[in-house]
Amino acid sequence: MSPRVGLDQKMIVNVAAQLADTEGVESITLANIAKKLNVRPPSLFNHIQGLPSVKKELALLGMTILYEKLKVASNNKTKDEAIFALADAYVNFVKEHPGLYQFTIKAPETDEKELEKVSNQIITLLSDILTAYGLSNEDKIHGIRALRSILHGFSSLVQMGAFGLQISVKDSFQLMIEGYIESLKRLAQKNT
Amino acid sequence: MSPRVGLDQKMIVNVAAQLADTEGVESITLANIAKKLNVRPPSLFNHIQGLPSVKKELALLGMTILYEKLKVASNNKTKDEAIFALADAYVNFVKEHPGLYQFTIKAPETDEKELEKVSNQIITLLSDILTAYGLSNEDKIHGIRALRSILHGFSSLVQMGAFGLQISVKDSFQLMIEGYIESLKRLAQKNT
DNA sequence: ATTGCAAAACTAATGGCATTAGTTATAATA
DNA sequence: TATTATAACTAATGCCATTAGTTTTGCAAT
Repeated sequence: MSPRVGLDQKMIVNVAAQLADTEGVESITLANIAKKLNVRPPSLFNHIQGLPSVKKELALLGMTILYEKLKVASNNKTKDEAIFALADAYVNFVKEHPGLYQFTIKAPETDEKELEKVSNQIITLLSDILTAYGLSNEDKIHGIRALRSILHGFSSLVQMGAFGLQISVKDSFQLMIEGYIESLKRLAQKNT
Repeated sequence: MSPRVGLDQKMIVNVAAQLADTEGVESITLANIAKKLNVRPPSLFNHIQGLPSVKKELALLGMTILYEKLKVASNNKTKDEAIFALADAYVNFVKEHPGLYQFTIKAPETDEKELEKVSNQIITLLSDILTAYGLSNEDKIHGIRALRSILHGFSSLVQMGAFGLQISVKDSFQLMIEGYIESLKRLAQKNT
């Protein structure tokens, strides 16, 4: 009756992530996770603190994967090329992990050190790329915020099907990023 | 024990909206709504279909208020002035109604005609403003999508406290919108 | 090999939630 | 004043998360 399946937290969180992406955020319940693992819900408590802790772990997992994707995509690239690659990677991540992304961006209720650490790594990645444009430190911050807004906003709207399909969504994205990059350059000009 | 309080759907949805903005999205339960109305949860069912229907009504209410704010803000304005006013109104709406906004932007699970109607009114509002820039029809769509992405992304990130406070968030927004407007103009130039 | 033990998985039980069924009370109207 | 539709209620159901307490298992030490 209890052949010791060999559960652990990583397994639980991974199953939850799969569930989130395939069945939607609402499907993240301990009951559903347990079912997927052929286990009774209370058994999960030997490895996790409760449903809220699973959600926190999902946020961390999502943020970590996102960071890795962004890092790999922009690796060895600079300026425009790096931005385009990173932006593509961001949108693709959200497309591949729509459910996980929702947990990733949800504001944490408590201070989550690890999550904040990975989040800061992403900011640093963006910052390093923008450095090449020769902006002032303050303008670089503005640039980072704008890029984050664009990426998050666009990805979210695509994910929720907010854009019609007559006109190419890919083209919209390309133009938007081009516009962003040009405004970065203009900002750098002003600063000289 | 049942002095006929005079409930109706509007009252229920309004209380839910208040609750969402003050206590957060998680607090939207029939139990909490009933408590706020000094009524037992089953009484609500005389006026609403169930919790999901309340959430749909919240989405509609949010979208409607948002549309009204955007319309009023941009009324009698054109081009840059209209965009700045509308953008400000958007961000302010999210600031004033953080909880309601979450329901407003959540992808509807079923075809919601009314919601789609108001959503389309917002698109039309944006479209009318962008028309003044003399873009091609297709570029105008791209421009609308970019603006929606910027507004939603920025507002969401502000709302979830994703931006540090050392550097002015207002300045970031101003610069971002300026950059957007200039890229609109550049796009129009290319098209001539 | 056998035994002991920590931990994994279980069953049972609790409390909160949404929702349904069926009852009572009220306000409008005939 | 009597009738009736319906608002609000109580009671009951089922699902969920979680806790308590029990059984089982696999490793580890003899």
